[in-house]
Amino acid sequence: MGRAPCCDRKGLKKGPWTPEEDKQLVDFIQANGHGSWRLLPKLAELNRCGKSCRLRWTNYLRPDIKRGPFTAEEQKSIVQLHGIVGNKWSMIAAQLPGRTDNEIKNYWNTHLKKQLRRMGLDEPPPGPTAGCPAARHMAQWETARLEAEARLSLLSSSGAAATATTSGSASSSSTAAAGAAVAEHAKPADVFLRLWNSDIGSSFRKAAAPVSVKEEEAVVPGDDSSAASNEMDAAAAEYQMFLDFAGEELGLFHGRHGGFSLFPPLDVLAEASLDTAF
DNA sequence: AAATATAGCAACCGCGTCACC
DNA sequence: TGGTGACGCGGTTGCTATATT
Repeated sequence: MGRAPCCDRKGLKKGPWTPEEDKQLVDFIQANGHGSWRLLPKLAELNRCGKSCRLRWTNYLRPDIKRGPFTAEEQKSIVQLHGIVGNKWSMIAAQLPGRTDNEIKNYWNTHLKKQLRRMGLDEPPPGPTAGCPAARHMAQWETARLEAEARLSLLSSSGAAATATTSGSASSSSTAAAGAAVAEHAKPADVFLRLWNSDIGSSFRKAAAPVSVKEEEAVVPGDDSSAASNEMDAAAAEYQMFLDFAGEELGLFHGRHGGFSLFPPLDVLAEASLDTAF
């Protein structure tokens, strides 16, 4: 298409934002909303382009942004979600309230990528099958599945206990609340397992598995690379179907504000376990 | 203590998509 | 229905802080 960058206008400031500019932007948005980003700088009397204002607001100034280090649970979610959707940072961010796509992207590139590499879970070394997303994501899917099963088993035991407690006496409203919270959070894990166990999921696993095996045997002289690449294509097609199915049939990854976490936060689990222990 | 290397992160850039005319 | 503009996303850059020599 080809459109001149909005920041080309002479005289518009670039680079780091000053506290004064931040305040100006926050004050304006809190009073008027952002409306059109294109018009905002003029209305707010900021010498910046709209794009820069939007970025500053969404990545840094928004009041609901969660600051501080990523929790272990968040790290796990990022790894698993990345295994599912790849570099779809906005999709991943939608599952992590208070975190921005930019923050997650940076965190992935600076921390998690290295960790996974050390564990041998990141992109395979360059080779004939290195580009196949289906094969690459299998290991991460597998860990996500095992975790979902473990959590469901934990949830079902604590949920049953919570139900028994509440039906036996009306004494523990907090237990009932915890049970409800657990049930609410059980849904995503349940959805994940439904996805994994669905026809599409099993078809994806069958298609991806031979590629994973082939990866082990890669760089064999005289290997039939065209057959391998056909299998890769098939696996990639199955993988795409798998993702489409996740999105459309099971309602995974629906929108920036309508999404859910794949797994319940640890504090919910902890609360449930604590309650059922008494 | 100074120089250099490395890591972390905020911000920018370019492109794709979508809505509106 | 095609063109245009605005928005949002993902990749990349460059600055700053920290670690190492």
